[in-house]
Amino acid sequence: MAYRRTRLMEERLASNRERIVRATRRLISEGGFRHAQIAAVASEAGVSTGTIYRHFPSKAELFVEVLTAAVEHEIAILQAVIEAQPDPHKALHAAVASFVRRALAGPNLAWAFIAEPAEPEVDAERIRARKLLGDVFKAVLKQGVNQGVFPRQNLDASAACIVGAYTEALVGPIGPSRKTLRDKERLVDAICQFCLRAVGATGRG
Amino acid sequence: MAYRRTRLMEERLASNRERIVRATRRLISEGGFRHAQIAAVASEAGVSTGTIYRHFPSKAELFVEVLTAAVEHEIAILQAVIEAQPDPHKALHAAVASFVRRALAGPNLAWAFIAEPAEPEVDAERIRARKLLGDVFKAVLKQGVNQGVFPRQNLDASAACIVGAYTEALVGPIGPSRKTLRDKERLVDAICQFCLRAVGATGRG
Amino acid sequence: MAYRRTRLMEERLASNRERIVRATRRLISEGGFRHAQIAAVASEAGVSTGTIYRHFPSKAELFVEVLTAAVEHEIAILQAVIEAQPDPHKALHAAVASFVRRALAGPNLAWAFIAEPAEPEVDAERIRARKLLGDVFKAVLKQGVNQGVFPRQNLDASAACIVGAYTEALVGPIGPSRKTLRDKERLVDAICQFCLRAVGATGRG
Amino acid sequence: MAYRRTRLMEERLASNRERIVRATRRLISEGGFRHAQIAAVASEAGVSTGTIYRHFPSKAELFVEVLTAAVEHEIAILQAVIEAQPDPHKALHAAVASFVRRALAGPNLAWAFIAEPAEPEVDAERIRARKLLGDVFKAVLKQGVNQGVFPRQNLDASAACIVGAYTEALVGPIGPSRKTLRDKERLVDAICQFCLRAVGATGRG
DNA sequence: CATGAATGAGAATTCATTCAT
DNA sequence: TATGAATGAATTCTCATTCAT
Repeated sequence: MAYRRTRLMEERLASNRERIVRATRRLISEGGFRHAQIAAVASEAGVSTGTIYRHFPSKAELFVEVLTAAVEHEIAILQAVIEAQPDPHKALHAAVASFVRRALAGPNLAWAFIAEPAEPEVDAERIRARKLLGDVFKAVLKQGVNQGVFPRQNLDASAACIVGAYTEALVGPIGPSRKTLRDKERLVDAICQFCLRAVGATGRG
Repeated sequence: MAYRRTRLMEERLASNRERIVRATRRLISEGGFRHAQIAAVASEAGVSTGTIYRHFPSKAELFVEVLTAAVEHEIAILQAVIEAQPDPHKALHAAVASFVRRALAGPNLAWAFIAEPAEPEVDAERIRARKLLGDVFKAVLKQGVNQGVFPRQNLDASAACIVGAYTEALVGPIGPSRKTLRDKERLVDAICQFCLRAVGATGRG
Repeated sequence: MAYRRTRLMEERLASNRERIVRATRRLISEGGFRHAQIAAVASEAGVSTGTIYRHFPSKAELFVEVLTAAVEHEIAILQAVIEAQPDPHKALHAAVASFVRRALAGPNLAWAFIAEPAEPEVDAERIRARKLLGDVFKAVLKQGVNQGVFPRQNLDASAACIVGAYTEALVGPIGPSRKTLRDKERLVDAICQFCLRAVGATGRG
Repeated sequence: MAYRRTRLMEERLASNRERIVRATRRLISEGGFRHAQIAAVASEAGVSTGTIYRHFPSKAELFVEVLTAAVEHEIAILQAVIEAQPDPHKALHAAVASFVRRALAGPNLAWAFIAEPAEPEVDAERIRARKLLGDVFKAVLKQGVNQGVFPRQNLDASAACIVGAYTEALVGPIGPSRKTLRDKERLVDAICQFCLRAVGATGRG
């Protein structure tokens, strides 16, 4: 008799570790660290609390892994987007647009990057995450400055400002009220323009 | 001999309500929401926990009042700074520089504006606070655009981006490492330049 | 109308701290460290678990306090008994008899002195307690040796052996089966004789 | 070249049951009952936790078996030592010295005989173990009394006191500080003298 | 109005035991 | 027979809030 995999079986086949990570990501995305209690994660993942501790030594380590994975994912995407562009000007525009668009598309961890941490270990990871994000933009800026596309500037400060600018625009008061696709694209564009002007981009390439 | 009020004297003279608010502000500034437990606030204010509940219905309401007062204070300062300037360009520069400088000077509530809230009520106030801050910049931008000093742009987005940019630069990875006065002034300048370019300021006036 | 104190009120007047200590002592005496969980102590003391943490920073500290108080109490009694005797021989006899008799009289903490500790902090106190008990006997032995009543011997070893000997006799297999007063007195006497012979006491004074 | 069995080889050759018992004994010896969790035992034995439950119905039963085996081993040694001696006086000396020397030599289960048990079933075995140890000494005492070498005395009490005396001397405060071989031999001697005097031994033979 | 001890519902973590493979 | 991931009841500790004095 042929073996048939049910949907439930498929779910079970996703290793519990993965399911725990996903459940945590979902809960943090939707309600913040506060809503990602161990019991809630266990319930959401369909496992027992003990199982979480088989895979992670503590709640803090679980959060760190989730944040690390999320930021690595974001950065990988950003870098792919950047490398696909012919010049720093277009690269910066594409990178910001990509990030903002994805963030507006649905529940995400963007806000968690600016969240007050519950645990010192999580805090350290949050700082690292923002630093890594900033570094991506810093590299683009550096190239642009070297090529004379952007004026000389404090690269660290500009990179941080870019991260802060679009993050705020996403989680701040104007973000949640935007609903239609058209509105969203307008916001994406406005943020991109802001950032490009901010770094001194004057025209094309 | 002239009568001089010490900090301690001020504290004693203040009503309990005021002392509670100040103690809360101090604790949030220094250690975040997490460190401003009711017992800690009571101890810092020199009152009992019961007294706090005589003046505030809940911890959340206390936090909301502290945030509200803090943001009103910041906004009042910003507006005074802005009004003292002859044009939108200088006003924007002065406003950003003022905020950043004050934030770098010592413990402050800046970070709390972007902190993950402990309570939904506090969250609402945080959103409102950021909105109010953004409105201050939006007004300057609007005036600038009307005067032709700044190009047309999405004022809401730009205002939010400005708030996000300098906040990130303050609480993000590059903030804490800045130590010397010289370093600080460089950071202030870099952030101001970033914001001015971002809104399309092209020259003086 | 005259104020009348009820039994319940009297109970309440015993400060909760004291009631917690008593409840802990009772539970440890009857069932060992294992039975003195925070919830059980709270229930036995008639307070909430939170109240325990108002008075003690941790379960370990509570246990340490209980053990410390118990051993200080025992030692005070031992020393009073010893000082009331005219010579080291009688003092040693009286001290051992006193301790053993009291231990046989009812639930006590004697066994806790030899218990495997649950927490390192408690362990440290247990070691200290046994050392203190040993020191009391060592002092008597020393005096006896100086007076020529006892022969020269390793005072530390002898003192430890005495403590071990009567403790084992109390908590070991022969202890619990003894029931009648007569039986108990025989045991007291046997242990005293054992210890006196052990330190080389040859006759009176 | 002769075939030499290494420790590792022995372990591999032993049945899983035996390896579990040995691992448990090792862990209890080194860190006490608290460190002998099922997972730790499984890891130390190189088997899975499930395998432990194939051989033992519960953790308590495993501990009981380990204690039983250990005490039987000790008793067999004691009896061999005793039977090799020509008279009760020498037998008692040799028995105590043997036990104490072995205990001082390295990690052992001696302390476990006086440990607070984790489970009632283990407790029962502990009591039985101490009783068996006491019986060995009781037999020697009885013979000595019958031969007129020792005075009449409460044999049960004396036997228990002997066990307690040397156990305390081993695990009590004076034990761990002893380090050098010379120190250890002095302690062995002091304990033997104590016990011999305690049972009324007056001279040789 | 002020006090501060008491409350008790949570939250994180542990670990003996089970059972599908 | 062996495996080891999963279970979940049990335990310690926290802290916003209440209320008798």
